[in-house]
Amino acid sequence: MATIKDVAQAAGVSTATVSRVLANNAPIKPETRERVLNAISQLNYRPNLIARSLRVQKSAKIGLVVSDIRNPFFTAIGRAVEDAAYEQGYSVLMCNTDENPEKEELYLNLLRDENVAGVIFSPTQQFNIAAHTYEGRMPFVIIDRSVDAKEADMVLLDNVSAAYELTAHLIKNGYRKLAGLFGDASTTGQERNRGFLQALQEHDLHPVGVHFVSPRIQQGYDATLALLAQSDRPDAIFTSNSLLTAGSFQAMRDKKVSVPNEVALVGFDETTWGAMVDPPITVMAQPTEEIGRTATELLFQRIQEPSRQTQLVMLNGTLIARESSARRK
Amino acid sequence: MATIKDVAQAAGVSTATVSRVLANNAPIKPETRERVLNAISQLNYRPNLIARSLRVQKSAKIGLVVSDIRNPFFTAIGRAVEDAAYEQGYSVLMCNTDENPEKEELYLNLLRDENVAGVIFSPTQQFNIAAHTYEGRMPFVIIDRSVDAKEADMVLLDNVSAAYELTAHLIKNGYRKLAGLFGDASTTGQERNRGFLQALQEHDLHPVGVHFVSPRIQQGYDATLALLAQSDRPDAIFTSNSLLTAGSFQAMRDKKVSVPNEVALVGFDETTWGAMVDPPITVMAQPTEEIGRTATELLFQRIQEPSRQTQLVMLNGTLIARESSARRK
DNA sequence: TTGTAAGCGTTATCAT
DNA sequence: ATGATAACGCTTACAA
Repeated sequence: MATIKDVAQAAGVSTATVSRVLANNAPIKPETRERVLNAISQLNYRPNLIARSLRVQKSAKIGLVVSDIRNPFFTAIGRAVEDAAYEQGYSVLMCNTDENPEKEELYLNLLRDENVAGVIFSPTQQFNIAAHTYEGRMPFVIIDRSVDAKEADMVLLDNVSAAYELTAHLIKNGYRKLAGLFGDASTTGQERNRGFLQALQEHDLHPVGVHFVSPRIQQGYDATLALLAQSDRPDAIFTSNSLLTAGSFQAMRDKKVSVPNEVALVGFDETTWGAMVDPPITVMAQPTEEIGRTATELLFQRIQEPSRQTQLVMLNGTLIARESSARRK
Repeated sequence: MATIKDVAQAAGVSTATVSRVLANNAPIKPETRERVLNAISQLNYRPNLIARSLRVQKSAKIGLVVSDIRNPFFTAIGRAVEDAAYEQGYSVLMCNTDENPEKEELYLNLLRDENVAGVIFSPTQQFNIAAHTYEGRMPFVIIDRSVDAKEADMVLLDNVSAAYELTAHLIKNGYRKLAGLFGDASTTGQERNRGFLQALQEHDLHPVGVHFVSPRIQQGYDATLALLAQSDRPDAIFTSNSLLTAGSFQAMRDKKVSVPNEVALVGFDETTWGAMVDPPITVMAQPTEEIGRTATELLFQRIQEPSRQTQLVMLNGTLIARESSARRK
């Protein structure tokens, strides 16, 4: 591995000069530059970013820390962040915490030590931002889940409204006995639960079942089985995340429950399969591209101006009505 | 940010002593250790991994470079790698190249500079390993796609056999006019094509259509439309990746082609939705957990013993027969 | 326009 | 058992 020293030697200049040629931020005599450039390609030299980063205490990398990489929502965000960052010459390091606070801690520390310019992050429930900004040296943008903290920018879906709209859609289409499945790992589930209840309340309805479960396919499956076995069986199931939707769908299928005739089903997030299954699933789609882009832009803004006011950007979902919640006959 | 110097000062010792306490690799007087430990927690000191890494020229991180993070196959691998690495105290940095050689270059260089202990990698077509091992300092394990190089360990599916088996299954079930959709971004598509053709040949059959396309949903959709419009319409479509399967499925649905009555459909990789759609899709499932684990283990072995012979581990898929390829009536 | 040298936060060697 | 100090590869005052 050629170092800057080797290049300097080969070009007959000092390392400082090589550094200047690389940074292109100081006057250099053209022929000197020439020599240096030659030596560089001669030796196939590439500057060691880790050394540079140790020296200047920052780098052209950002971290993206998500809670479940198998959730299509997060991979979609990942793509958007990656694209936005790439345009600015930044690389993104993606880390998966599996909703595990220990891994969360591990990766955040890792990223800090990497001198990442900042991180985009979907925290677990009990996350304490202030303890992790490292004296403001590592800016955060929080996505997907709100934390009550003013130390970070946030890009969130208006979960209450979105859940409200999705629920109102069910009610409008004639469903009255609604049950809801919500993720228990984040504020998102709670907020969506709030919107759900609010819509019911406004129509003088009561939920026939509400479960907070771990946001996985299996738990969606199990909870749905429980709902179907109830004496007061729901005529519609609201799920707050696509993994739960999948589990719920599978349970109904296995129990040969006709959707939406016997029980309607709605969920969050557009997925590969939402429109492919029979019946196609009504969903509240999140603008993943926009969330990812906005988060990245916010992060870059804060990197440039660390002291600016933190912002909360609230985005809206769009209802994609499909057959799984068709008007009740 | 407290540094080792601050700790040394606070504890009234030298930085060397602090370092030794941390590394726990030298005899330290118990009471000295006590004082150091106190200072550490007092100052909330955490060693700077980047500095350490610059010094020792390695780190407890591995890179995982995949070509498309939206492909469930790769996210499944990601989870497996992550789990296996975590058990060994390693962190994993995940990077997405989008089949873009430029990004591939970017991330590989980045990871090298990070002094990652090694990388697990699914390369694009034209990848030249030798040029990237950086004098053997950065071990590679190649997954999913073969490259003809002896410089790296590889964990691959036996693609030819898998495709052969999947095709033979179709033939056995009475299908005779087979068409195939293959990814054009990697060797994987070519190998699966080979297995496909081999099975046909053995039964004296000829494909009625073979398309090499970019492995995306949209291209699967378009290619299927083309196949359906042919005068010699296939009675079964073989797809070599789950994104293509999805596109193909959607096209058939939109064209109201009954599966499998009019046209059967089979694909690769088990996904969330494969068993949820109607009809459920027959797939050749890859052992993602095993692939990820094996790759990680191979990498650790090579890290420990850089000069060992490189290995090629060939894994088998398992056929999950479902309704989309049911016996022809 | 260029060079010298200090310093980023560690670890490892060599003394003591 | 502990301390000084050089070194990892780079950038950036400061000098020349």
